[in-house]
Amino acid sequence: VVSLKDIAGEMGVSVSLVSKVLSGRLGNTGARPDLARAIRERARERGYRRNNAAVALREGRQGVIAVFIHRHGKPGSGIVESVLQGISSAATTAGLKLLLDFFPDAAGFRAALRSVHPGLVDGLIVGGVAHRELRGDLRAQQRAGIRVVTLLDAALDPAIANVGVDQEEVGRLATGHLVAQGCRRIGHIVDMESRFAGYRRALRQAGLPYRAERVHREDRPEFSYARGQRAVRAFLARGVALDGLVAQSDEEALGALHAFADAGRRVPGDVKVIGVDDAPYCAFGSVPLSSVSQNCVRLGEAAVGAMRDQLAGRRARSVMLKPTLCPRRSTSAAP
Amino acid sequence: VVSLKDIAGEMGVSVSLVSKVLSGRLGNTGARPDLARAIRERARERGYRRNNAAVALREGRQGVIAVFIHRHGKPGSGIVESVLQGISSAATTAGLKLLLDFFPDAAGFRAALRSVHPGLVDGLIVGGVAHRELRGDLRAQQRAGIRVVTLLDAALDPAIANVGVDQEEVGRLATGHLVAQGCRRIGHIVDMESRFAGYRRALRQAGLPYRAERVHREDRPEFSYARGQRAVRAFLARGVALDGLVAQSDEEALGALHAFADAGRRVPGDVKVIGVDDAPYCAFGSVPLSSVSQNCVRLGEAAVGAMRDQLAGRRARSVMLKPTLCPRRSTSAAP
DNA sequence: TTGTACGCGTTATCAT
DNA sequence: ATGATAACGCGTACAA
Repeated sequence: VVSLKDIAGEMGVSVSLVSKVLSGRLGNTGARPDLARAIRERARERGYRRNNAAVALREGRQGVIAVFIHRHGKPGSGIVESVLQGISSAATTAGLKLLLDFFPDAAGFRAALRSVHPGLVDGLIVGGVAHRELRGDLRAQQRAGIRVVTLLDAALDPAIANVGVDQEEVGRLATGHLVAQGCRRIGHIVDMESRFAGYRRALRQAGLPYRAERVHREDRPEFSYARGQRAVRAFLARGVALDGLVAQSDEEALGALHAFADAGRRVPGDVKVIGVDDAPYCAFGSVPLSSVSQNCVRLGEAAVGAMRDQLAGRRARSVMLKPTLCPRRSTSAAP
Repeated sequence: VVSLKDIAGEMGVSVSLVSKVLSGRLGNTGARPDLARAIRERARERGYRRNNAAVALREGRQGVIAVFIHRHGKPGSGIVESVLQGISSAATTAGLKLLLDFFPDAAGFRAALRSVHPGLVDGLIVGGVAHRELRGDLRAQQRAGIRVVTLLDAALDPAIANVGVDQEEVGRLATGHLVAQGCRRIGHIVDMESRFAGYRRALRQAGLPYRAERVHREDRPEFSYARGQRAVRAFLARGVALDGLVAQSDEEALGALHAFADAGRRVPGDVKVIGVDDAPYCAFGSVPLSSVSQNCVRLGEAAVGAMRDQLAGRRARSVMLKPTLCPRRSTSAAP
């Protein structure tokens, strides 16, 4: 491991000169161009890399960000993996190390939080928490000097930068796609109010009537396979005729699709189904599933971007990304 | 952020005394018990945490391990996510930070490797590389003082500690399960020779004959949905009668299952199908899929364990974990 | 039992 | 244009 001192010693110049040249910060003065070039050359051939620990010590930062991710009930959707891919690549580019933690609930989050303090990490990215009660904990971190970025559907706190996906647009996009494919009696499973609003807006824009009977709603969001099944069975039992259905996850959409199939309804011939997340397994079914992608890799990158803004002393602005349509056979117009 | 100096100043003692007491290493000397207690007390109430950068600088280590994961063709299986969960929790426990990178191929790996050197990271965990050609690069890292652990099915190099899953046992377990469920004409898709060996061993142990016609083999491993479909269509076209099939991934198993269904074969009534990985979506299908889990969370933990051994100067031993059976309806004996 | 001195690698400041 | 010095926080060898 070669240091500034090594280079300086070998070339018979001072450490500070080498530091100035290699760090690019020459202050108010300069350095003889040929000498500077020689120093850079020497550093390169000796494989010099600045020691991160020393820089961190001097700067008073750590070059580390904690990434706490709520591992919620939608495993296999690839969401976590994609977000992480975005975060890690952006972090590496920025020279930031990661302190990763997956937490299952508010208690787990608080436990993980105990290992987060200045001098250990510079910032904290929290993903997937719905818990409003954690707001206070996050503000406490901010007060302690930790930069905080949340990765949620909706900002938790105006003082905390958030990156998220426009969920109303998710609902609108999915519903609008079904309309475009010829659907006129479109059902909706409610797991998220913002997406529900997008559903109604899409109907309005298409001049289609809103019918409460076409909406399935339960006590609390679940996004599960079973929920999709239950929703469709309930529609069928009540005699509600649908030619399209907007589910709230791919898992839920598959449950719905299979429930339709069990009842003899053909997808996409009789009814078209669309999910959300664009999970890898969308392509694996007997009927490939259309979906709305939340572009999670870009989401992760945006989170690190917001973090870097704060670390550089800039004001971090919240970001709202747009979802993308991924049409497949389950919503194909030609059956 | 409170430092040793702060504590020492407030209590009117020297920094080194506080350091000795708090680090627990008193050297060949001691400290007055009551004073030591008072120091510890004060540190606790002032919320003292040792500065990692300073320690890293002094010790010459970084407390950082790079984790390079080959993001191969089985997305959504949850493998990467699970391994990462194991790695991150174990790393956090050990006070290690992560430098995460997902690489797509050998070139991407080499590119990522350029950011790995002593003074930046202490060790490197490489997961999912099949590439033999990377062996030289890894040995070069070792020579540079980086501890290396691979996370592969088979050790790449005797000098490099490896943690992996017993793949022959995967094949044996899956096949043995089908035998136990009453199958007598069991097919196999070859994507991995070691699992194929396990398949033959299970047949031998059950006293069943090996028939080459019941084995589907293509040019190279793929583990894909399409491969599963092709395999089954080929069996059917050649008139090979099967009452069980061992696929090499859950995706492949689903392709096979759907191909059987398309041909009017009922699963599990006419033929039983089992996959590998225990992906989350195994539970989502119209027929829940049996699978063999590779226990990836434990795998990740074991990798960090091997890394810690090396960092502590101990000899790192390779580890081979056993897979676990996850039976579901697709191999149920009662149809 | 306690304190002093030094060095790890880097950079900002000030002196030359 | 270049160099000397100090400081970041910690741990340790050595002195008192």
